[in-house]
Amino acid sequence: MQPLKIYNTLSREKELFTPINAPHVGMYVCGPTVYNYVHLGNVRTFLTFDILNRYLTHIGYKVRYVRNITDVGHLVGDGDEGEDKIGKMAKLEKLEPMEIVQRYTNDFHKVLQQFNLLPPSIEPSATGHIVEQIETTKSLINKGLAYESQGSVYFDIARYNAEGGNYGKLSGRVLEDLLTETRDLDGVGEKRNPLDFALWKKAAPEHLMRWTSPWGDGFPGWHLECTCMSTKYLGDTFDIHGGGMDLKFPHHECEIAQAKGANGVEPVRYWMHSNMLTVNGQKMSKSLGNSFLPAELFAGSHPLLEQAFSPMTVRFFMLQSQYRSTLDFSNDALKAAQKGYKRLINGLRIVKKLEFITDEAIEIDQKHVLEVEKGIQTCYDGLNDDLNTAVAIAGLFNLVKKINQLYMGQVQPSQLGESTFNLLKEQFVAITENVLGLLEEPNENIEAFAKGMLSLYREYKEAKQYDKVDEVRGYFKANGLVIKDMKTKIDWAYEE
RNA sequence: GGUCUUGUGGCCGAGUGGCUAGGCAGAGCUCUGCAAAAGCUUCCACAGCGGUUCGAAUCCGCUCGAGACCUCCA
Repeated sequence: MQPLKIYNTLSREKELFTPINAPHVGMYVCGPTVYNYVHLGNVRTFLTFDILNRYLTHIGYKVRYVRNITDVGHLVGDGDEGEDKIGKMAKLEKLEPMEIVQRYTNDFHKVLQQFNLLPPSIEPSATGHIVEQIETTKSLINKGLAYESQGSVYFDIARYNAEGGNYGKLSGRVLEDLLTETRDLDGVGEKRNPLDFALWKKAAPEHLMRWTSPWGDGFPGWHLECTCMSTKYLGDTFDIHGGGMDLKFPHHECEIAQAKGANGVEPVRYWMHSNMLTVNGQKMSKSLGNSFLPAELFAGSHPLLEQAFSPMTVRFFMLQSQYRSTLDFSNDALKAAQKGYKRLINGLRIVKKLEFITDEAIEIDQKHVLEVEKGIQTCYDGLNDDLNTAVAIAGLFNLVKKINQLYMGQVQPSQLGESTFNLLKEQFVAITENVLGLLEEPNENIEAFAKGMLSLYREYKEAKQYDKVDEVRGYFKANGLVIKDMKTKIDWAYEE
């Protein structure tokens, strides 16, 4: 098993990852609130944990990956008094709340599929776990950690901390500071303490999404669903909990408090937070109005873009940085990424076609063997170091160099030896496709087109009909391809 | 205001106290009918000022800049 180190927000250190029940790994990631289209910033977070899921699987773990759909309870605006986001959209569009949920869940799935993210093992929804949320709320009331107030139930933070809880430890907040800095919000009157958060909210008469509970008709609070669903499917304590940096406080802090209050144990071993995608140095977010929709990107229709970019280009672009760093999104950066991606994929196409040829007259050259081994090791070192995909990609590019040398005949397969040669093929493909999820983008009939055109090209060349030769080159270029004219053969590649 | 993160070459973006990141762009060479592709070589760095050290882009302090969270956000 590879020695994977993970940066744990809880300890603020990189820690060696050791699962509770190897080879099983339990991982929970906060999914989207499906009241609107996902934007690229959202995608980055899910991509981060897609890589983690893929890598854990690649190195031999059996992962149960739970990622929820929030379809109730997430409120608009300040504190606990805003409107439900789903309910608000439903009213605006004159639809059933569940129609809103379905529409944006579908969009979410479609987008993630376009970016080649693997689906989670379980994708539970908040509305599907109302019973569990009511039960947990009851349990917290019985333990004295929650109280009912005018039909709503709140978590009692002061009590939780008095009993040894440590609200604020994940995000590094001090309770006293939070108390003095918290703005006065409407509805504070219902709470004993402005920081207390809702487990269950009373539904006003006009509220669309409502369920019967011991406290009257209402709906669950936002934080509670994650606790109930992670506990149900992964146990009281599980290995990894992930999400975007902006969920650290208060969402994840509240999750810890509820879970510890209800189950008596620390819920999570490793907390992981991915950083924000920025635009001109500023966080991409819906409220700032600077978010990019995947569809705008694929169509090139956003004002800040000069051209369209494919899903794989964007995936590659995001993986060129480490998930804990902010990543700035720009047309120029994407253009550079597009070329880099094409170079990598050309390497992938070639390496799949390379065949080992035994040549007794050629001896193994340790220099080449070491370069291959080093390139592969760089990939693993990078991934093991808190999923440093940027380093892993650097390793792949070093291997691309070797692959091209083999392809051009500058290095012979026999110089690597059969085992190193096979290692290069296997590992390059596995890391690129399985771990990083970078695929050659489907381009229908391109192989057939290229094959026919290349034989024409060859004929014209032999006949020295250079005007025709140039014409054929033009066809290729028009299709985003280039001809590779080598000493002993002719082939094509994607234009970078 | 509080807490925290961050400042790398023309651009994006890794990184460790001494050993090549990588990609894009630029220059040269090889190959070529000319190109392209590919390979090889090469230019351009660690915000500023101090300190620790034999040695710091990497540790510490200060200054300046940027950002995140503190209220919904991945």
